[in-house]
Amino acid sequence: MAERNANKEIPDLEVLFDLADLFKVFGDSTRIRIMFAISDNEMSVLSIAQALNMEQSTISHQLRVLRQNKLVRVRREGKQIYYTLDDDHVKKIIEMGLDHVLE
Amino acid sequence: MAERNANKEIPDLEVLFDLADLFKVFGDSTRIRIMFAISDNEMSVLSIAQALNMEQSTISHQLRVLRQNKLVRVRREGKQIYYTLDDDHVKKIIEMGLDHVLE
DNA sequence: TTAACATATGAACACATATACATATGAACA
DNA sequence: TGTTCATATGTATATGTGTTCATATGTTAA
Repeated sequence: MAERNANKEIPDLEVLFDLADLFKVFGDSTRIRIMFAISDNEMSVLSIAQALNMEQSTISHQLRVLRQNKLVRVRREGKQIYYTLDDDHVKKIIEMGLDHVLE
Repeated sequence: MAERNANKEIPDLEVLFDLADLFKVFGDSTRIRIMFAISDNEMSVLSIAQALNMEQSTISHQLRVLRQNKLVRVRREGKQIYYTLDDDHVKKIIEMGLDHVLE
């Protein structure tokens, strides 16, 4: 029957909001570019900014978003702070998306 | 060396923009809820609106976004139009996100 | 063709958000 | 301690976007 909803296991509303919020983080090209840049090696804020040819403050703002969503790991070394992707989990999300984009 | 970028296989800028655009679609709670509602069975626009307790036009607008991004399949039957999730690919993206949200 | 119903679309509004500039915080070194 | 360098933060602004109301499109049945 077309109309019936199996209603198997739809997560709570709150979880769905969290889920949307998570994807929102991936839904910005600057953050996506940052994630690719630091996916296989750690980079300082400035070097990320240079690599993307963007303002340092812009990168810093976006890194904060990634930090708040626990998508990056941070390590301080002297004056510099190095960022890298948190875990393979994040990479898998991106890979799944890539698969879809690349048909 | 911390600073060096392996630069292994970062996709073209255009692909990264497409990728961000794809995730942008997942980054809205209304669309996420729609996707869950129609993930295992097809539903008409009105029944989705009723299930989510939202305006018909709101659902219709969001369904268009999902359509444009090829995330749903459409089938007309009489006056009604039934929507369902396009493929398991989409479900996997959502599942990956869920895993991260649920720790 | 006309009426009733389901869906789609256009426009307006409110709200969120990405970026840039200026500046603050904090670490290292002279 | 004071200076320099790297990063973070506050604020303003421009742009994007989700929702609603009103209406159009399109289908079915009389």
